[in-house]
Amino acid sequence: MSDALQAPRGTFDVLPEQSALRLTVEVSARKILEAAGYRRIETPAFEDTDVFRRTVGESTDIVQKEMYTLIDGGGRSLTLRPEVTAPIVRAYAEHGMHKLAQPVKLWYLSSCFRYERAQAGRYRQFWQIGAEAIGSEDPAVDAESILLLAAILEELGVRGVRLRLASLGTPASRARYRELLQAHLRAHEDRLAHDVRERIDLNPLRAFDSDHAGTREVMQTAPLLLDHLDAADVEHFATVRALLDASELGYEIDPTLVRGLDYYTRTVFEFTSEALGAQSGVGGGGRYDGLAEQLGAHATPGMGWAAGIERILLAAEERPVPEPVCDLFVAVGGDGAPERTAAFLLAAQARRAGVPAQVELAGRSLKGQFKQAARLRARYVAIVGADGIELKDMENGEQSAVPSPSAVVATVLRGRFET
RNA sequence: GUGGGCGUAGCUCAGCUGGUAGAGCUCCUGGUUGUGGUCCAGGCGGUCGCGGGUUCGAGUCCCGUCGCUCACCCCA
Repeated sequence: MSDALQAPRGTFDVLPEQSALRLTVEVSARKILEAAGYRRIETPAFEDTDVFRRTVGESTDIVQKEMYTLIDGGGRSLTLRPEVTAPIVRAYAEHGMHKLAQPVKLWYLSSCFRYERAQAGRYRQFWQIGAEAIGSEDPAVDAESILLLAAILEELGVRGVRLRLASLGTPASRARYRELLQAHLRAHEDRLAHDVRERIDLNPLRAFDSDHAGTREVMQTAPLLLDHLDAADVEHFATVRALLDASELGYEIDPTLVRGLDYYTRTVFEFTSEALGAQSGVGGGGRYDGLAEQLGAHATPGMGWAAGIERILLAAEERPVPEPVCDLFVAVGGDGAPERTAAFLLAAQARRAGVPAQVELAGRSLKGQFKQAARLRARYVAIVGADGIELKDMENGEQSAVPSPSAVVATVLRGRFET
């Protein structure tokens, strides 16, 4: 056991019961997103490292310590995607999607990789479902995008959901605000926590998240980004809020909401759930109007979000897992090769006719085969013996001889319609 | 990277102040020489995470290490 190999730290196997549950998430999200015109996209699991280095931000934890980066045989620096937005914008530019009707609406269900210590709801390989609308800066895009995630979380029964909302403005207004904030922090530097002081240059916005008492006092009087937006950004944000209000989607304005990636502009939001542990974020996102340029493409506005499958499942109500169906179990009634072959062929014929059917595959005794059929909740059991085929209805226990394999299939099909 | 909790059968766990490993569930077989979810009996299944130490003797005590887990940091 000790030297037997295990899944790498922070990763997990999705076993059949879990995969059935995850499928329900995929089905709901797909239904809601495709009804809004989003179409699925898949990008490679790894990208040129620059795709993330240039967009996510040099100062972020993701780039500084969480990327799985490797050098391939050709000397290229590749990185397992830590997030999917930048790859999708890369694909948008690479395939000239700016020539399509805008915005281009794309959704994905992909795994991401971050080198972090695992805990509840956080893994080194995790799955995100996400939606991106690229090519329009209309505030309706923002509101619709947020509404779609809200709908998905509601349909999946995610408990204790809160929506926090803010606007980060444009890079220019954000830069001006950043200087104001840095000045404020420097003016009170002696009262700040050590790690906050260290980050004044790199990421002063993080100071709002500090638990340190002195820092919190200083931040009470700190300037707020929302008070320093450009007129156009203020209007954009007001329209987003008006649309959400009209949609009757509740939210809280949080002027200190900071998302972990540098490419966000204007609208940012996050859904949290009280049902989660320390990692309370279920999903979030925002607008990223500068991302395409950072990738060397033409300036293109964009808006999107990502939600964690594992966190959705953790925060969602328990729901019944659909059980696999087996209408016909084919038992081998003798130990001769002809019976085994006939049973094998009968199961295949039934499946071709659309009947979910299984045949004995483990050499069990007939009693064992019936136990197996019961476990599978098989509606019928066919016993293929040297003298012919008998068919037993497992619900009422009736059993009779059947003249041919085709008759077996016909009876089972009829039985399915009756119930 | 740092700290707390936990590592005994596939799963859930018991195992006293150290005496040489158990239960329930699952699975297989039999009771029923070809018939199911109940019942009864039997069987399969364990380097007690790993390494070292103390001891006549370690699942149990000590040290180290690895893993899982929760939390910090940060995020999905």
